[in-house]
Amino acid sequence: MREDTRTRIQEIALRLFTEQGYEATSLREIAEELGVTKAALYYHFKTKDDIVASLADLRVAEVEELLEWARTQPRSPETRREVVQRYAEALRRPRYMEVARFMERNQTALRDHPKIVRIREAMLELVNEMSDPDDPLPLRIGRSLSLFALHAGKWMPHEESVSEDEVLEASLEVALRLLEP
Amino acid sequence: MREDTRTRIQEIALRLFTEQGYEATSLREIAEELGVTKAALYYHFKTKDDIVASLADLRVAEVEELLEWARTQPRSPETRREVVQRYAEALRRPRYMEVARFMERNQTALRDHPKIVRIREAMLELVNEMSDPDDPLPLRIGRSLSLFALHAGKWMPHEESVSEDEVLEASLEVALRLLEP
DNA sequence: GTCTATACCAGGATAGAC
DNA sequence: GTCTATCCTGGTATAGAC
Repeated sequence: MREDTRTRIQEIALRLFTEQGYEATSLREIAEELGVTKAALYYHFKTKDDIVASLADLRVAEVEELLEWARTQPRSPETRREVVQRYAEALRRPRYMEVARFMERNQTALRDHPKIVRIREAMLELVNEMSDPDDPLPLRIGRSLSLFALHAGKWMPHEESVSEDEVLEASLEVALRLLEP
Repeated sequence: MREDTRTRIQEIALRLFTEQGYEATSLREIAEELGVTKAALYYHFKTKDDIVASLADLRVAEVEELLEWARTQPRSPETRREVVQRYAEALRRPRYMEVARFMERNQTALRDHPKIVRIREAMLELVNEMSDPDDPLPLRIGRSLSLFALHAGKWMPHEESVSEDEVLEASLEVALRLLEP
C-alpha cells in the first residue's frame, strides 16, 4: 500500500528544496524522481508555490497557536520560559524541523509567499511579546535571540557522538539563559 | 564625476539581490536600472555568479584574516572576546553588513558558490576555535551562537528611536555574555 | 573599450487530447 | 490522472557597431 502521489511530491520537493534550494530545483527534477512528466505535477498542485504552501501549512498553525496562547498570558518570566519550551517541543514534532530548515535556507526566494509571510510575522510578534519596549536593549536582543537559538545546532560542527536531540536540549538551555538579564 | 559602470552594477545587484532574492532578480532588471541591455553586463562580468564573487571578495578576506589571527592565539577567554570584538568591528565597515545580509538571505541559492563556501567554512572554523571538544555542549552552542548574535538585529522590530549602531553595540554585549558559562 | 542585436536553451505555466 | 504541444521569461554566448 504505497502513499498517494500528492504526499510523495511533498516529500521529494521538501528534500530537494532544502538540499539544493527552491529555485534551483526544477519541477522536471521532481517529476523525474516520481516517474512522471512535469505537466503531471500541475494536476496535484496549481503552481510550484502551491507545493510550498502545502509544506508551510503545518508550521503556520503551530506558530500562530503559540502566539495566540502567549497573548492570553501575562508578560512574566514564566510565560517567556513557557514560550521557549513550547517552541522547542514543536521543533521535535515530525517534519517540523525539516520545514523550518527549508524555510530558513530559502528566505528570499519565499519572501512574498503568503504562508511564509504569516509565519514570519507571527514569529516577530512572538519576539515582541517577549519584552517590554522599555527593557534595556541588550536584554531585548537576547530575548529575540532566544527563540532563534533553538535552531543554532546548524552552526555546530557535526559530530557522531552527539545526537540531534541532545543538541536541541542544550540549545534550550542556552535559550532559557538568554531570557534573563 | 560619476562612478564607473562596474561599481554601479555591483551596487544595484547587491540591493536587488538582497531585497528580492538572487534568483528572483534577473539580469534584465539590473540592466534596466542601469540603462543598458542585459548583454552589456556580460562585458563587465562573465556570469551572474561572477557578480556575486565580486561582492563576496571583501568578506572572504575579512573572515579568513580573522581566522588566521585566531589560530595564532591561545584558546583563552581573552582570545574569544577579541574574536567577537573584531568581528563586530568588521560588521561596521562600509558594505560589509550589506554583503552579510545578502549572503544570509540567499543561503541555498549561493550554496555551491566557491567564494561563499570559503566564507562559510572559515566561519565554521572560527566557531570551532571558540571551544574545546570537551567543553559542555550548552557552552559550545552558546559560543557558536555568539558570532551569530551580532547579526541578530534583524529580528528586532524596527524602531525609529534606535540606531543600527546602538543595536550592534547591544548585540555585542549579548555575544560576549554567551562566551562565558 | 563599451555596448547592441540576436539567437539558444532550460524552466515555469497553460490548453487540450487521451 | 497523465501526456503532448506550446508560450514566455531568464541566463548565456557571440557577432559586430561605435
